[in-house]
Amino acid sequence: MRTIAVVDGNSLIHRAFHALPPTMTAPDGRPTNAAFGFMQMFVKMVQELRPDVVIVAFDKGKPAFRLEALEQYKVHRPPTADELKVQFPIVKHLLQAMNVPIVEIEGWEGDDILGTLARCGEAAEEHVLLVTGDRDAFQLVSENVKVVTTRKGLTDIAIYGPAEVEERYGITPAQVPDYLGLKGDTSDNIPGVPGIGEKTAAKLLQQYGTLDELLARADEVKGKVGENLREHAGEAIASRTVATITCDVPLEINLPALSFGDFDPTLVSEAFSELRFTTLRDRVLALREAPVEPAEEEPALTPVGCDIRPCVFGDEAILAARQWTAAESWLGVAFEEGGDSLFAESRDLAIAGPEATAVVDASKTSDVLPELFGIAKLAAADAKALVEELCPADESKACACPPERVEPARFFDLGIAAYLLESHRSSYDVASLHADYLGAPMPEPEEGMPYAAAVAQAVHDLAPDLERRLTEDELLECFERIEMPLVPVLARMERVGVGLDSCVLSDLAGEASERVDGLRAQIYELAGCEFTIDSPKQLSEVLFDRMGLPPQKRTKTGYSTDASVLATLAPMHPIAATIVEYRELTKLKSTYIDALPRMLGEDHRLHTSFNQTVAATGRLSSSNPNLQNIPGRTELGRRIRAAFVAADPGDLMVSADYSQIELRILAHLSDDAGLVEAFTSGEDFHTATAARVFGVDPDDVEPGMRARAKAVNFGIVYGQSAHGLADSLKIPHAEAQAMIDRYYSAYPGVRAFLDSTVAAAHRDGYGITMFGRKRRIPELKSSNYQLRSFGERTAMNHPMQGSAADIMKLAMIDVDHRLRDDGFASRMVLQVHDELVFEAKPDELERLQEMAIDAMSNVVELSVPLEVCVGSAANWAEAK
DNA sequence: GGAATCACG
DNA sequence: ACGTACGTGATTCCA
Repeated sequence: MRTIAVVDGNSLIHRAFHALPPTMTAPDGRPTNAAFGFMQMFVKMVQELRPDVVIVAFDKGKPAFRLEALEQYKVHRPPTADELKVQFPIVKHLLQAMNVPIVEIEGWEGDDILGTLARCGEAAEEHVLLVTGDRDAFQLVSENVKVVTTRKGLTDIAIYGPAEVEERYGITPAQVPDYLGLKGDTSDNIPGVPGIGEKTAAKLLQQYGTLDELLARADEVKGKVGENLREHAGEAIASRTVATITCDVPLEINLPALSFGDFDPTLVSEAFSELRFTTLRDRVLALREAPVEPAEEEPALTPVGCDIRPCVFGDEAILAARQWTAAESWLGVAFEEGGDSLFAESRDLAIAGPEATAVVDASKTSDVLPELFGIAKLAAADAKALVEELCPADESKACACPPERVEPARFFDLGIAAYLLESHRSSYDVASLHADYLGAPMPEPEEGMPYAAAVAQAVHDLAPDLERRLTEDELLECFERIEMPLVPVLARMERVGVGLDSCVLSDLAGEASERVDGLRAQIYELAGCEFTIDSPKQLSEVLFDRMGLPPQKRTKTGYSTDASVLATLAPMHPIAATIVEYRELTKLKSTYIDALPRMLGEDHRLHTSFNQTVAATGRLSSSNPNLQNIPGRTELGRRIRAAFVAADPGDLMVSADYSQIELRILAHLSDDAGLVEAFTSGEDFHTATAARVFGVDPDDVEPGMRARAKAVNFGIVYGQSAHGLADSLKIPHAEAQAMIDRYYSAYPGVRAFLDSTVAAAHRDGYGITMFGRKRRIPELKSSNYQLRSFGERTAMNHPMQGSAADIMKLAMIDVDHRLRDDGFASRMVLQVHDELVFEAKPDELERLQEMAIDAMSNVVELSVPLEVCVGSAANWAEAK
């Protein structure tokens, strides 16, 4: 007895489409979330249930009897979203590659095919599994026919036999059409009888057996239910008709001839790789029948040119590498795994040329690498690590890498290249890039080869491919002018680190502990019980259940207890303010006061990682530790920030930040005369906005008006919405809308620019910055209002946030070069999006400040000045 | 490992 | 009829 799985393709694709966010796309921009989800379910099903045969059925039109019933009720489903429609061919293509038969019959829906095949299977004494998300299929269940459906998520599978159906619904499979006729099914647009839900429908059928019997004796049923039953008997019958699955669709299929797993791995590999379904591809390949001659199948999986190439070692390796530098192509370089990149011992270095890979012994790395940097075109998976290797461990020379060694055209970072191509990739790992861009798994090193040899080879092979793609997408300039030159700058900043006075923090820790203890006791007292304050779940129980305070908003799991909720509760009960203070204190203590001193390096400084491939807008991010979110807004926050000091006593911290850079960019891009005027008038910017928006003289702008204008300015940067503004200002929706309207009439050029920006993003599928950095925005294609609106806000925000990031990066490159060219001993230590932080020698202070202002404000010429504010002090808090 | 929260721009 | 401001990372609790 074989097991035959019949999949309802439409049902599963729909389910997958709604279960997954629409952010997944193929390299050509087609959405793939539904195809991915479908395949995920498919593979999971095959893995768990191991069917001998798998058939997928699709709708092709609708049977006449159902159409008539549907028309009678004027029931129409919303048209299938375009981004879902285009995924049907994708799924079918994948199924064809897997040699899975697809059954579509003109004038029939998928579940009718399921029904027909179920009866065929029964007749042939086979075991049939019907894979679907629709409940109608439960009517087909019998001893040898089971329904497989997904529970939570996509891959949690439930199997329903007759017993399970009865247990779950309280009716037999045969009663399912009657049941649906009574209860209806919103997902299938079956109306049913008003007022009859799951419980009532099951109860009535248990009592009367069938719908016909029930309707015949409808006058026995009391109350509203009986009334509805009599009144809507027609709907019930029609609903049942719609919900009844046909089991005799004319179809010809030779079941005995079929068997799953008989497919060409090369075709499957190509079809899945093309969509970047790497993991799925491997899982599907693993499902294949064991090949008769495994040896002869192997080469098909590995396209020509992806085999591991030979390695050379010792002196020969160095000679070979030198020779290759003459070649025009990129050399791939990689370090052997292991060791600490910051205070590292040397590691073996692999250098991949076109035909072989040189493996340089760790003891020679420090000689060979600088030499190569001078003469070769080097590509690496992590160029920053490579450059850090070049920075001498001797601190006095930490800034010593000469710029010519890392001249952009001779330098290629794979991850950053892929980031410019797709700033939302989940992984920039060489193996994943190799799989996605070259369509084949990364080669594995042979016995006796270091892993680095395989990485170097992959890097070598990927670099020209990525370079070509960058050129095609007009991203090469951004890559060569901004991203690559920034790599050594970040390497130096990471290596230099920033000073931290842990004494300041240990004092704070003591103070904070005492205060936290006091607050905790106070909270217990006010609540009348002890609980885990840090647990939002327990806190919500205490506030809203025990104490009876009114919940304000919901989260996915319950009532929210966030800061805005507590602010609303504050006038009602003193516990709210106490919790706010407790939260602030514990947050700052655990995240900064306690954690930062533990992160100090051997040189007693903090060394963050500046990540260049994380933020989709082009900003940097900082981690381990994150030094871009050091507190500074509250009093305690500023005391933490004051622990950031220069290393040498007497040296100073210098901060230089762009003022309103994003709105200045907006003024430039929109060329709105009013906005440009607001930046050139010399007036405070938010005050100038308030004057224009409220139509008063700048001198008459009251603090409240300025605060509102400021909020609107923020809103503009985030992609204005009335709701967001209303929320932030705690004013009615209509009032917020009125302010936005006034803003747009005051600055008509801004509205025109934002409208055209959104339109361009809809047309192109991406937003773009002043320097050509793109961000794909697949949400724009969504039929879901919420997601599409999100996409539109992103489209408005990207040119501002992204161009600001571009400008800051260019400024950093210039500042870094001037620091070294002009012989500064001062050093750039941090970047916080619109701010640069330096450690300065006192005798260089003035020159440094002038240089920073000059470099930052002149890095690009806009139609408004780029204003830079500088300050200096013994610590970061006071330098602002 | 996800959800909630909150630190920063 | 529906509900969100844009971009990050770290910590905590809890299934």
